Formats: sequence, C-alpha cells, structure tokens
Amino acid sequence: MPELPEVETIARGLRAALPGRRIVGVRLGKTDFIDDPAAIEQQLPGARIAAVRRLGKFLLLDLEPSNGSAHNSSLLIHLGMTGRLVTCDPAAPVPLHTHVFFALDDGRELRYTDVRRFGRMGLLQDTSREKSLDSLGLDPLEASEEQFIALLKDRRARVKALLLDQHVLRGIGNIYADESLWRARIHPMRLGAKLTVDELRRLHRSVRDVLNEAIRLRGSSIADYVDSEGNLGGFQRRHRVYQRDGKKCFRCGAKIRRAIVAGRSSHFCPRCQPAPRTRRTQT
DNA sequence: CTTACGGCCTGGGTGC
DNA sequence: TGCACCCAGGCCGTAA
Repeated sequence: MPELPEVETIARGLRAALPGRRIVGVRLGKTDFIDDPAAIEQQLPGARIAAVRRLGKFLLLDLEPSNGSAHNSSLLIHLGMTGRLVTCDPAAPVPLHTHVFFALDDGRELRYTDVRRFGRMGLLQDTSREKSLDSLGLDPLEASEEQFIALLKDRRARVKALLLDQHVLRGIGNIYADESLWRARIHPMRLGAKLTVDELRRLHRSVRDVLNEAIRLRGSSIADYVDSEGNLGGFQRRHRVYQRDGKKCFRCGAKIRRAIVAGRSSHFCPRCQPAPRTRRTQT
C-alpha cells in the first residue's frame, strides 16, 4: 500500500522523468475514480509538467498550460491501495487494470494502473485553496519534537488512530504506524493523552527512523507497490511486526499478535508493547 | 468539537 | 471446478 515512503519514492522517480515534459495525448479507460474526466481530456494535452510534489500520500503534478501564462493547475493523484504510476515505453505491454495513459513529448508514456480503483485523480485549478489538501496535518518528517508532542498529548483517541489520521500527521498508513509503535514500544491501543513525554519522544524518533529507512530502501512491496519504473521496494524485508502475527518478536521472542484497533488490523508484540490497563479490551 | 463505529467502494486471494 | 467471504485505505454519516 502506498504510504509516505512509497509515494516519496515514486515522486523522486517522476522528478527525474517528468519536469519539463509536455503531455501530448491523453487516453482514459474506466473513469469512475476520476473527478472530472472530461476536464483532464481537454486541458492536459499541450500542458507542460513544471514540477512533481508530494503532500502526505498525495502526488501533485504542477502544470503550465500551453498558451502562455494563464492559470496554472495541478493534477492530483492518490494511489489508494493498489494504484501504480509508471513511466515506460508506449510499446510496453499494458498491464490489466491500466486506466490512464499520458503520452509525453519525449516519446515515453506515463500510465496509471489500479486494480481496485480506490485511488483518486483530479484536476485542481487552484492548489492553494484545495480544501482536501489544506486540512492535512504536518508532514511527520518535518514536524519537530515539540510539534509532534503537541499533536498527540491532549488527544483521547488511541495512538494508532491518531497516527493514521491524515489530519493529524499526513502520510502514515497501517504499515508504518505498526512498525513505528513497535520500535517505540507503545501499544496501539494506548490513548494519546496517556502517553508519557518520554514515550512521545520515542514515538517521534521511531516514526522518523522508520520512514527514513523505508525511503532509503524505496518503500515496502507487499502485493502491488512498485516505483515509477516498475521496480519493487525493499523495506518489506525489514518489517518487524506488520503481517508477522504468530511469529517471534525480533526484540523479545514473544509471539506477535494481531488485533483490530481503530478499525484497522494492528500488529504488535504483547510483551514489548504492554497493553493499557484501564480499558477492558484484552490483548 | 471529539471520538467510535459501520458501511461503502472493488476484486484478488483464500479456504472449503 | 466453483463460490462465498475476507480484507485493504479513505471517507462519510450517525450516534454518543
């Protein structure tokens, strides 16, 4: 599932391939995941890609229209669970479930493939006033320790839910929430407000370490994720709890457990990450 | 306002 | 071989 490290890896790959390129053709398959398919078909041909940005799990392709200055726009892309954004030779075989083709002026092609179509794509006329974007929380790699602690310390929600909440911190999903909590030795069911300052500091450190290492290894490939050139990531080999239920904890040897927390399957070590006492929910 | 929860979208993988 | 069911992330509506 593309989370911050995977989307960052894709963004870096696209930054090497797209800025300066002009889109010369658009072809769409199924469009039920696209906000306004007609706008994309009409406005993108001729547009020049000026920059590639990442905001949490969103990708933004900043566009300049073909005819002079006018208004700039951005193509907003969210990969959902199974979205892939790959540049390739137009003659390359087309994978099943490929629904968007952008022909580029260097003879290459940018394709969007998405088995589940949980992803989203849309054209923003004014990025700065996009409500879905300005309600996003801080980037976890940019937040200072003080900012990070302030975000969590007065919240009564479970820390797992807070880490997953894109309005608190942007970009963390299920894999990196579980991996970060394991590293910080914090149970996912703990409440934000009940965490000690020391635990909050550890969590801040762990989130940053996990995300940075995952970016270094080009993301986690579990099922669908590939980078912008179609290559697998490597961080799945470093997972300590995610999808390791029943296996031994790398730190203490206890059996990793899986439980639903905040509506998401959560993986943790019941010994290294002690459950909160006050809740009757057992672990 | 904050939090919890269920449902919805889709289709590959799994287990019977 | 078939087929029902689970599950994933984000979002939304509802209720407390």
